[in-house]
Amino acid sequence: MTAMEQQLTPKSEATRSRILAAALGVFRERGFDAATMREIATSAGMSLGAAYYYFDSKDALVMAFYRQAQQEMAPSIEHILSESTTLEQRLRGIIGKKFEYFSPNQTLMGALSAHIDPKHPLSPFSAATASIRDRDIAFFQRAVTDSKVKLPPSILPYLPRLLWLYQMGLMLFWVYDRSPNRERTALLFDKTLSMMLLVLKFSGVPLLRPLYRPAGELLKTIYGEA
Amino acid sequence: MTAMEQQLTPKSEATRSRILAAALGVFRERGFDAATMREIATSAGMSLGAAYYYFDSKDALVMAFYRQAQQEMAPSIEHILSESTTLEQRLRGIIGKKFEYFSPNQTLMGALSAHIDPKHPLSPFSAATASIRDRDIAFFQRAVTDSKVKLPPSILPYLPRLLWLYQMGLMLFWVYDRSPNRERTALLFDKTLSMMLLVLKFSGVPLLRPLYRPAGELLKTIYGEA
DNA sequence: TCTTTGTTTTGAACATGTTCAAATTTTCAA
DNA sequence: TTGAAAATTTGAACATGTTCAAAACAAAGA
Repeated sequence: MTAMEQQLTPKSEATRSRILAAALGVFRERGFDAATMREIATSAGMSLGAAYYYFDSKDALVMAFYRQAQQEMAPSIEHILSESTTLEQRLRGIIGKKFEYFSPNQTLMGALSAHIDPKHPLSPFSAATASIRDRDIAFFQRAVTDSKVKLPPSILPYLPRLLWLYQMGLMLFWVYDRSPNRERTALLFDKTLSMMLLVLKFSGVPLLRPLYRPAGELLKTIYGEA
Repeated sequence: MTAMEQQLTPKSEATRSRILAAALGVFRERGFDAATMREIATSAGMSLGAAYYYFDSKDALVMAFYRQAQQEMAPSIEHILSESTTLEQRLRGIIGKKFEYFSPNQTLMGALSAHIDPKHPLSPFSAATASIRDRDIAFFQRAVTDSKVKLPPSILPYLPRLLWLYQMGLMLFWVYDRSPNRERTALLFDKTLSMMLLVLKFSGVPLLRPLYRPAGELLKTIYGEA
């Protein structure tokens, strides 16, 4: 049985957590690349093989962190969605929450976002991260629904995925932002968000009508039929 | 002495080429990850250590390919620039040339573009690839200059870098495009290019004037002062 | 030609992610 | 309680990128 499909014995669940915690510690201390599985195992008080019994690979540890992050953020995001009404409030809330949560783990996020290759398990575009991605996109879906966003039906369905992509881009910028307090990311977030909302606000204006067609086709090309 | 700063003895230059050629062969056959340095060395008829005498690392082989690619494409691009006048012709020419050149090396390009981390040597954004990147951007610079592109001075200086980024995005899509004949990439190229040119054409229209300010600031945030 | 000096080549050794067969411990039905 | 079956733990072994000291070779001045 692969480590992914563990039954949840309380005992083994605890051991698993212990290893994950140890791993995150070592990652934070040494960075992802310099951290060795041997050190992680030792730090968790077990042998090398035991660590591999619970996690299929070093990458799997990062995946576990990612999954845990999503789970721990979910209630906050639920709360944000229920307490706000405008798209702006919601996007600021959701994306802001993520920055806040990931703040102490910049190096780990680096390991996560260093890959674009959809075939690499850690890539945000991979099959391995699909379930996490889908749940994330669902939040953006809900942020869009019953905010009074008006878009033609050739474009609207793509909006949640586009917002997710936008957020990924911000994250990427954030990960490598070395400015004090990551103020460049803050600026970027602010400016792009308000520009985007402005575009959405004026999307009904007749002048923009001729853009619907090509824009819709473009999205269909990128995302395939859907 | 590190392999990078080799003197160019004809003999050693030949050996170096032999190793690079062998490496590209093995990469194409097995893919970058599955290719081993031992196999590459054997395929070049030398010992493992000898290969490392000429190339500091496996990644260095990809870098060498990248450099060689740029050198081999340069004359074609020069020709394209001199034979065409409009920005559209030039962009189609330059970017099309790259697709054509890289066509037999999709897997290698995957290895190259799999990394976004600016600290990873193979990343298109890394210091290690800076000289290649700069030379590439210079081509776009020349494609812009003396095409009659009108943009406010708060935006114009960023255009070559933006075009380079656009091209990188296309490449990325291309690398992972599994559609027959990579027709989705062709479509994407076509649609985005014409949209972009349309935007550039109408950039002088007064209605768009209020966008100059925020757009310029946005670019300054992303690229830093310049 | 012989010696010296610098270049090239070699293969062993190392580090680290990963696998695996065997040993140990736990579980639980009889 | 006992013993078989399942889960857990161990450490050795393996593959592969990389390093390195030593050997082999080449160049060139005497």
